[in-house]
Amino acid sequence: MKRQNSTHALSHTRKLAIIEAALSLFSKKGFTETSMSDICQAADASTGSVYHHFKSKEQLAAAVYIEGIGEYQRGIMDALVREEDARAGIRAIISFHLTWVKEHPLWARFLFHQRHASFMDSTDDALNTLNKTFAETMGGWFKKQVHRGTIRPRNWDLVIVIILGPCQEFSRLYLSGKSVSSVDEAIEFLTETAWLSLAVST
Amino acid sequence: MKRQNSTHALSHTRKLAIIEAALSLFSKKGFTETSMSDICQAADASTGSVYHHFKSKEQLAAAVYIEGIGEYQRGIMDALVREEDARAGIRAIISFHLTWVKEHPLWARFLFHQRHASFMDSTDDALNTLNKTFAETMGGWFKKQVHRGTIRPRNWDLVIVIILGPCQEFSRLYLSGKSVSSVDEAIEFLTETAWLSLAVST
Amino acid sequence: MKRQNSTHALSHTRKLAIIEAALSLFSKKGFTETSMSDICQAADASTGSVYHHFKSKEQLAAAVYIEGIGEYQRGIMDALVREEDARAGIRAIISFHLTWVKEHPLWARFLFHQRHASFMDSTDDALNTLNKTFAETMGGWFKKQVHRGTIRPRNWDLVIVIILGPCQEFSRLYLSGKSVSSVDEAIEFLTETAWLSLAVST
Amino acid sequence: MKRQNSTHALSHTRKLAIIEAALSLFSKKGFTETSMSDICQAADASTGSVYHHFKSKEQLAAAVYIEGIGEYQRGIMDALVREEDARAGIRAIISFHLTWVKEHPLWARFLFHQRHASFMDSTDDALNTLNKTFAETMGGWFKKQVHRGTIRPRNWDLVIVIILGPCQEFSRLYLSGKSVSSVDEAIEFLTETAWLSLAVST
DNA sequence: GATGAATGAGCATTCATTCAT
DNA sequence: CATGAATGAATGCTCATTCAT
Repeated sequence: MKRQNSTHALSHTRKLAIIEAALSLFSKKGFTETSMSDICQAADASTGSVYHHFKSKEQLAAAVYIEGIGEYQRGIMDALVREEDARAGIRAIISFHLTWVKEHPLWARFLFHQRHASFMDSTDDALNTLNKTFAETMGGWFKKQVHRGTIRPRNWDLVIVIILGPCQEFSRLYLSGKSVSSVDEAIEFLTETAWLSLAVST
Repeated sequence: MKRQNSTHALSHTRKLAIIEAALSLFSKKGFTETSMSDICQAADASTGSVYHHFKSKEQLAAAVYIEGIGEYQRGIMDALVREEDARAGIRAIISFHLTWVKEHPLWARFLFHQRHASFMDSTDDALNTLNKTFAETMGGWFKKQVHRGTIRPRNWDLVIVIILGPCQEFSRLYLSGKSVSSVDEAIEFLTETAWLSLAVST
Repeated sequence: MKRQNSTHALSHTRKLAIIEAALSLFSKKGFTETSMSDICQAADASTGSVYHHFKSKEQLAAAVYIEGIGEYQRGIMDALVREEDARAGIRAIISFHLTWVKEHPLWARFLFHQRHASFMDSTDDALNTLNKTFAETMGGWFKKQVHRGTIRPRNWDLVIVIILGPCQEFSRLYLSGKSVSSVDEAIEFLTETAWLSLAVST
Repeated sequence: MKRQNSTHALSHTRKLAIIEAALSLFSKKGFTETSMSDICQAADASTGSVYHHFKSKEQLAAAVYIEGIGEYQRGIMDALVREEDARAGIRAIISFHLTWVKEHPLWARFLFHQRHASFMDSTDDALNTLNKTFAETMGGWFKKQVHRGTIRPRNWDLVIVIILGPCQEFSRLYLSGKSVSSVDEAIEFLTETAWLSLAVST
């Protein structure tokens, strides 16, 4: 039953294995439906080991969440900041979102389906920082475009809704295997729609 | 401790009270996080009583879900069928959705946030029938419009995504108190966007 | 595994059985060292049943404690109030204490050895009421004697210490099987000592 | 995270730090309620370090206990042996006890409140030796006094009870902050009482 | 219909202890 | 001597469900 190999390299592996197991299970069954025991088995770790690395189930979930949301947000920001052109920027967001969902279905299911989960109650400063940076970066880009006269000024909630709403809905269908259109088709169509809606019409 | 009044009228009240308590709790805390004991207390009913009316927690949740989704779907269909005009029909869907969410926040949270809940595993025939009717009615209306040349032919998933995605996203923001635009503003804007996207451009 | 007989009479029995099992185990092993599982087995009850009757282990311990301390205090007060004579009163206290310990060794071990236990943290009003009544009754009797000139006025802590200290210490020895004097001998000797100490010397 | 200084002098410090931390925690929360992890934190030592110095939690507790009880017994014996006079000897015991409790509240709480703790099961020869010496010294002194005709012959348990019972009870009140008399007042009063009780009356 | 005692599997978590480095 | 990752049995407690009354 005992694991012999507990070198430093491997203990890093151990922590990672726990995160991966947790991600997989949370994604598949949800936070509450996943037991720590499930995670232990999936990570081939003992109860004590998991609790050695994460103080609680909630904290583990938060760690997983933050790792995922961080990478997602960084990806979006990187993609967006690179674009000067308004339409290209919007396309970058949509494209990154749908591609990320396609390539990281576990993360996507976890991040977007379990959004309102209780484990976020633990007011995690790390998360707050992430979200603040993200909001500022995104807001800054849009403000710049509005200032340039390429995008019509709007309440920010409507902008989010128009860009991310369809992305989320398509992702949901895609992840549940109910979509019929390809991700590429979706990218083009959703971009076109968002652009029609947001652009300053000429 | 005992409830005296067990006439037929009152037991109907009892069943309703259970459903209402369940809805309120499921909406607030989620299915798994809500215990039957919570529901008993909130409904002022005994364990046995709740199990007398509903075979299991899942079945109770399913009953609540079906009651809600049924009324929602009926509302959408009624609103849609009444409209011959394509744009008016799209507006009717969006308007009904957002208005329903505003007027029935408990239902909305339960129906739309907890969508992927495990209690739907019980392949409920009632639900399947509801969904089938809904899909046919909706599909019929759109097909008719496409046939008339008012709406461009599209994969159905993209149509759903364009119309409902923004609605869902706005609802999420609205229900979590983070929206800044009014429901009426949202209705107008989301309708305009969907119409721009779906209409046969002239 | 299932218990068939769950009449009302028997469920009362069940709760009693739990209390008795808890008392026995707490007395023998102490609060922390006793597990709920131990209690379940000893009471021939299921986990759920125990928790149906008592909200927590602490609450169970508090219930046991209060039942015991209540009867003890009532016994002391009854014995004391009956006596007008000062020496007879002091003898009544000492005699009741040592006799009670002899006749209720489980209770005694639980009440007097585990005194500073954590389960008393739950600021139990019942306990506060008990203690208040007890303190008032005892205090009243002594005040009366002082007023009569039979007992010399003293700080109340010294009075307690002189009367109960030796009782407690003898009980400790007796319960651990290390005493050599009989309870009757102890009663006489401790009474004589306390009387010498407290009486107004003539 | 790592402690650099591991000279012999400092490791002695380390061992002491562990004992002090353990004493403080055992005294405050009790043996079972204190975890090795608590002790590690309080002593600023790693798990391994604590286990390097003490084989187990019980052994650590025993070490702490023996250190304390040893010093207490030595103190009593020193004070007693110095006195030829019977009353002065009894006063010395009581005085030392109460003064020691006042000056070493942590030790006192640990030694006297947690007396019946499980960690004493480990039949510690060191403890047995201590106790034997103590009993012999004390017994010898009293026998000598009885032989001299200053103290009336009594069962030894009653002697202990009369001298230590009130001390213990006063200590309990004192340590819990409920006493009202000063330690000096208590010394005088308890000495007078014990003397009245034990002396050969003239 | 209603009640609530009883069930027992399951869960999150703790904790003393070991051991490779 | 010190470190801290790892272990896994044990614990207090929850909860959906059953059933006699």
